[in-house]
Parts: sequence; C-alpha cells; structure tokens
Amino acid sequence: MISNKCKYAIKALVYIAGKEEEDRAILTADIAREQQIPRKFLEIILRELRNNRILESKRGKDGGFRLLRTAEDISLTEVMRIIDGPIAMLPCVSLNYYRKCDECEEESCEIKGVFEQVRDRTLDVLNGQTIKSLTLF
Amino acid sequence: MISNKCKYAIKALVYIAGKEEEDRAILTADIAREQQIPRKFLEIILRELRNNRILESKRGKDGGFRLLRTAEDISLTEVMRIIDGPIAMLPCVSLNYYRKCDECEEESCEIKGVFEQVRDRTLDVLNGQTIKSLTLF
DNA sequence: ATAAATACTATCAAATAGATAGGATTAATG
DNA sequence: CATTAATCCTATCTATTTGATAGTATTTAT
Repeated sequence: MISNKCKYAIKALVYIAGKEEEDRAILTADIAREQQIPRKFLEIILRELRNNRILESKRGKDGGFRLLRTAEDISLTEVMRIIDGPIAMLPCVSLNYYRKCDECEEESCEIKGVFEQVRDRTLDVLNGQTIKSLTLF
Repeated sequence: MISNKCKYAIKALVYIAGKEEEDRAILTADIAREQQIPRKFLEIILRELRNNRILESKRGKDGGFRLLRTAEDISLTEVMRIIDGPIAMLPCVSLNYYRKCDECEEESCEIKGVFEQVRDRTLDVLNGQTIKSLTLF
C-alpha cells in the first residue's frame, strides 16, 4: 500500500496542476480544504516536494506553491519515490533503492524472480503516468 | 514492500514443500537454521499459517509442521494476504480488503484508475504462483 | 519419567505513520 | 514602517506496525 502521505502528495499536485491557468501561487489552505487533507500535514508534504524540486514556493503575502516543471514533466513514480521510497515489493529487486537481503543469496532466492516480474508489470503502468495524465478534464 | 515476516513465511513454506518426500514433520529449528530466520519469530509465523489452514502441526517428540494441502494448492497470494493483508496499493482498489477512502469520492478520484491497473497487472503475475511453482528443482 | 517438540502469554525496542502546535521568517501593500 | 498573510522551521506527540525475545505450559513418543 502507498501511504496516505503519498496519496495526499499526488492529489495536491494534481490540484495545483489544475489551477495552472490561473497563473498564481496556490495556497496550502485551499488545497487542504478542497482535497480534505490535514493542513499542517500538507504543509510538510508540500515543503518536501519543494525540497525535491517538484514545486516552487513563495513566502509572504500572495505566496503559495506552483509547479516547478510542467505537469507532464512530473512523473508519478518520481513523486511516489520521493514520498514513500521504493515501489518494488522486495528491496533486492528495487531499481532505485536496491538493498541486498540479509538472509539469502540472490542466485538461489526462490522468490526474487516473481517479484521482479511484479515490479516490471507495475512500472509498465506507472511509468506512463504524469501529473498531467492524472488530471481529469 | 512486503514485510520480512511475509518473506519468511513464503520461504518457510517453500522449504517445507521441498522436504515433502521425506514424509515427516519439519522442525521450526531446522527451517530457522537453513533459511536464516529468527527462530522465535518463525514460531509465530508458522503458528499463524497453521491457524489459517496452510500448515498442520504436531506437538511433542517427532513433532513439527507439514503442509495441510499440496504445494500446488497453496497460492502465493493467499499467503501474502494472510501475513500482510492487502496486495493493492490503495484500500479503495483492494479486492479482498476494500475500504473507502475517508477524504475522496471514488467517482471523482483521479488516481483510482491507475492503481486498479497496477493491481490487475500485479495479480496477473502473482495469481499464477503457488508454493510448488516457487520451488526450484 | 524423560526428552523433545509446539503452544501460548507477555513483553519489548525501534521505526513509521500520521499528524499538531507554536513561533520565525519573508514579502506585498498601504 | 506597520500590518497582514503566507511559508518555514523545530519540536513534539500518539498510535500502529515491525521485528523480535523470554519464559513457561502443554503435548507426545519412547
């Protein structure tokens, strides 16, 4: 399962992308209200997305958040990896967060192969998605 | 990610399946030693598998664990669901552990569709697997 | 009776999830 | 330059899950 945090992050980005044409910074408070996300928790998430160069922020009056890149240049997997870390079901088959298992040698691991397949099929779906493609018209 | 517990459960079952021909109950201690799984933790896992009718156990001398069904009748998804719960990435797309999200209406959810696809592609891979198919020859 | 196994109960420590509170800082505007 | 409105930052908190350990009770073969 992805975390609530990750779900909130995706929904917030889609919300911001949907307001692009208004050409102004979007308020945390607006996103929180519209998407039913706890405000203070959302603050943390948006700052994390900013630190990872997904969003830019402006402080003070008329401040808020905007996409740093276009919505089609922000992939779903990138957001998921920033917030939740690995997408794979085993550390030893993760492309971006590989870690060897403590207890087994990979050559003789019975389950590695299956979870590599799961990873590949999962990425087949996720890799095609961006914040833009998730935006409903 | 699946939990270590789940990984241990699968490996233990594959190990037991591999000893079927010996026609005797398999000891927790043997599995723990061979598969490098903490013994007491493994005890809990095996008991849980027994409680869910995957294994049968025998106490006392010459005791141990055996498969309650044949290895090809124990599916990988069944084990994963017993130990870790849902396989889907969102509660609202889970086939076996469905829960509505608190904050959004499903008709207008932007991300549900993608994660339904991920679920389906994941199950395409996992549904074909059993403890028998995972056993290397 | 003894030895050898699982069953059970209770605990525990560390990490993660999911937040909340309160104040510091920045920036626009009159 | 004061005010207002926003993000930024630090600290904290609670509950749950993960991953495990200890110790005792019970069962069974011999």
